[in-house]
Parts: sequence; structure tokens; C-alpha cells
Amino acid sequence: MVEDDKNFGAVMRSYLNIHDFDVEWVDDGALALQAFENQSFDLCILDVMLPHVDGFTIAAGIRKKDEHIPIIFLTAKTLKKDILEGFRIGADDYITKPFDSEVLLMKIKAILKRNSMFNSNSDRDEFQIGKYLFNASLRTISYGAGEQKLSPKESELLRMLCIHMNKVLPREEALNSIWGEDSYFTTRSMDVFMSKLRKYLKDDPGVEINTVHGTGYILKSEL
Amino acid sequence: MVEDDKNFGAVMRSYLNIHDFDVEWVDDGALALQAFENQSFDLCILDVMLPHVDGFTIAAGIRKKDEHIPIIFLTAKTLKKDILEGFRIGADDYITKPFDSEVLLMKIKAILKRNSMFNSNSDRDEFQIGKYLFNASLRTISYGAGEQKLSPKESELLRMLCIHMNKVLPREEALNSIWGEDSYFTTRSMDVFMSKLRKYLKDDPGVEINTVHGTGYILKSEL
DNA sequence: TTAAAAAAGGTTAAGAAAAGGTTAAAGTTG
DNA sequence: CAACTTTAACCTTTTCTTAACCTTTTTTAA
Repeated sequence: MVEDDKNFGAVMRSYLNIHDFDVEWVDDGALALQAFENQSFDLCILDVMLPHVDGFTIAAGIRKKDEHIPIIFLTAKTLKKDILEGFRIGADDYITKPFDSEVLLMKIKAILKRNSMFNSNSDRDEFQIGKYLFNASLRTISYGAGEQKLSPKESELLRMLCIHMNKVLPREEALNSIWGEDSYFTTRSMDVFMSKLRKYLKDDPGVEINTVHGTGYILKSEL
Repeated sequence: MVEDDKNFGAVMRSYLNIHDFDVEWVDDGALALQAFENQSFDLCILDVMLPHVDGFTIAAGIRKKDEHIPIIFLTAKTLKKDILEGFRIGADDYITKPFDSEVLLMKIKAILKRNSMFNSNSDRDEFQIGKYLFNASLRTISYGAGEQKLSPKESELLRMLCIHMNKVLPREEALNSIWGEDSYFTTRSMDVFMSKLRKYLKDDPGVEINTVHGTGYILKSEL
């Protein structure tokens, strides 16, 4: 949420918190775009009249980076010209103050619900690993122009490492999930795969797969 | 569109027609549900106060049959209780009269755009594949002057690849959908068809059908 | 405390099994 | 018969396991 009115912003945040939304609130356009780059959001609520950068410009910047994320304008600007401009940029809704908070809530839910149809299908299967982009359903690791294909087990193992990014992936967990059992041979087989994955990722020194002896592995990635 | 005010309905219809929408207009709830069953729509606009069956009831009936289709209420009922009821039933928006027609138009477009992410391709039958134009119902691939006819299964398989353009089409999905089962022989049969499709598409180097070993196929097309 | 033994893990290569590509012959169906 | 689909045959490629030979880490016991 981008809103420069401190009182209104605080009320909105607590209202949305009560209804189980996590709200990241900034009061400035530059901070908004910065937050958008560094974090991951489900929906944006933008005021239009702001110091420095206006809400339309923020929205355009957001749309450039993510053409799907829902955007709602929430503003005192009631001129038809502004409303149309908001939709032109790619807003999902344009709500004028004063507004009813319950109605806003319903609109947020309606938009998220519609958007979730889109997102749920394409399950999270893309990961950024340092300089690499790993697509688990295409089973590819791309890095600049190059592309490395992965076998099913290689891909599944890397996906599990990504899900546990910077945390330990217990050997057992991977073995049971991918091989379905935890015997001497499957263990050794997994070692072979780990060796292969390390090769695929060796060109970025900021990425490494560390061993936690007797326990498991950690995929470490800077950034 | 369900609207019992003859004058208003006629104006709305011609306004939407001017903006390239086909409008089916009924003035009664029973007719609305009947039309919904017999035809195929992209979006519903419902008045709430209607003779016989009210708009909320119609919306509930529609939602029962299709949980994804966008619904917009367009009504003079401005009570908060009604607005919330509208959203509760599953509306995408609730617009109160009087309203601005241009804003309505933008809202319709915003909602259709979001919904299109979900169901876009799934029942199209014309696709651009690189330089080729593929028509699934005529079962032809044309490329400049030339035209290649496809058999029913060839066409259906290519259509599924097109729907998943640049994404993986799982073997299973194609087998179950086209052959109705997933056995050794249907698998081999599909391999034969894949080989044929590759031949048809071989003249454009920007188009290729890639194998994701053990998983499925991807139709890749530049542009 | 520390050297030796045991366990765990790293890496490479060989080979078997599974999957897929292609072509042609043999069925099917309208 | 002609169009279409399935089956068969013979390949090639991909994938996974296994074995062998290392290195590193942990445990054992003198």
C-alpha cells in the first residue's frame, strides 16, 4: 500500500490486518518501487496524489515489472479523466474516497480470487538461483544465452533444494520424496545427482550446494 | 445483460455494441438463466431489481453453473447491505446507478483482461505458429500459398500443443484427452503423430516441437 | 590425546533399462 | 477404395543405477 496520509494509512493497515492481510505500507513512490523489487506481493493499493512520484507513475513502473499483479487505486481524485487514466495504465479497480471499507475488502477479495485462478495452475516452479533461472516444469537452467537441460530426478532434487533455499534439506526428506526409499543404493545414487547439480551451478561463485555431514544439503545463494 | 428498463437497456446495448461487444439482452430472470444455459458468454451484467426473479438469485444460479464467469451488478440499489450481498455471491464488481459509461467500459475491459489469463486459449481454434497459420476446425496449416491438410488426430494433437504454447504439454494429458487411455500402444501411436507434426512444421526454423523426456512435449515458436 | 578404523560423501565411468524417433506394413473405417 | 490409425521393427537418445576409487569427517580405542 502506498499512502502518504499517516492517519489514513495506519487505519487502513490495521483494518486489513484484522482481516488477515499482511500489509507493507510505504508513503513515497520511490520506496514503493524499491519495495516491489525486493519483496513479493499479491496486490497493490495505490494513492494517486503523493509527494515526488504520483500513483500513476508507480503503477506504470509496477506494470513494467509484473503485468499480472492486481492494482487498485484508492484516491480522492474523482475526475473522470483520472479514473480513465487509472484503468488505461492497467488498474483492476479505481476507488474514490470516501469509500466504504467493507466494500473495499470485498473488492480486494473478488480480485484476488479471480487472480488466483491464474496463479494456482502454474504452481510455483520457477526459481532464481544466483544468476541462474531454473524452471522446474521445463526442466531447464538458463544463464544468459545458455540453457542446460535437466533429467527428471535432477530437476526434482534441485526443486527441493530451492524450496529449502538457504536452509537444510535433510537427505531423508529428498530420498523419501524422490526415490521413495532410503537404502544404501538410493543414497549413493543421490550423491551422484548432487555431484551433477554442483557442476551445473559451478559458473556462479555466489551459488553453492553445501554438505551438512550426516544430515543433508543446503543450496546457498547470495542475493 | 439482464435489464428490465427498456430505454436504459437499449442505450446500454448500443453503447456496448459501438465498443465492439456483442450483447445478448434479456429483461427477465427466467429468460436470463435459460439464455445462459443455451449460449456461451464472456461476462454478465445484471440489474438487481427485476420482475419475478431478482438479480442476486440469477447470479447465484449462474455461479452454480460456472464459477469463473465474470459478473457485474449494475443497479440503483446503493445500500451497503446489497453491495456486500452482491460480492458475497461472487460478483467481480458492483456498480451503482447513476454511473459513467466510460468507467463501466474500462471496468469491463479490466475484468475481461484478468479473466482472459485464465481461460484464454482453451477453446480457440486458430493459432499462429511461427509463419504457419493453423486452423483446428478446418484442420489446415497454411504457409504463404501452400496448405497442408491434417487428419483429426493430427489436428487435435497440434491444437493441444498450441494451447500450451511454449509450455509443457504432458504426454498423459494428450493421451487421456485424445486417445482416452494411456497404454503402451497409444503412447507409441502418439509418437508416430508427433513425428508427422514435426514434418509439417519443419520449414520454419523458428518453430520446433521439443521433447521433455519422460514428461511431455513443448511447441516452441519465436514471436 | 591421537592414530587408526569406520562411516559418509565426491566423482567418474560403464552399462542396462526406459523412452522416444522414424519408417513402413497392416488393420480400420466410412 | 481412400483416408486414417495402429502395430511392428529397428534405431538413437536419455536416464538411472551400480561399481570403483577417491577424500573428508566422525568415531573408536589404545
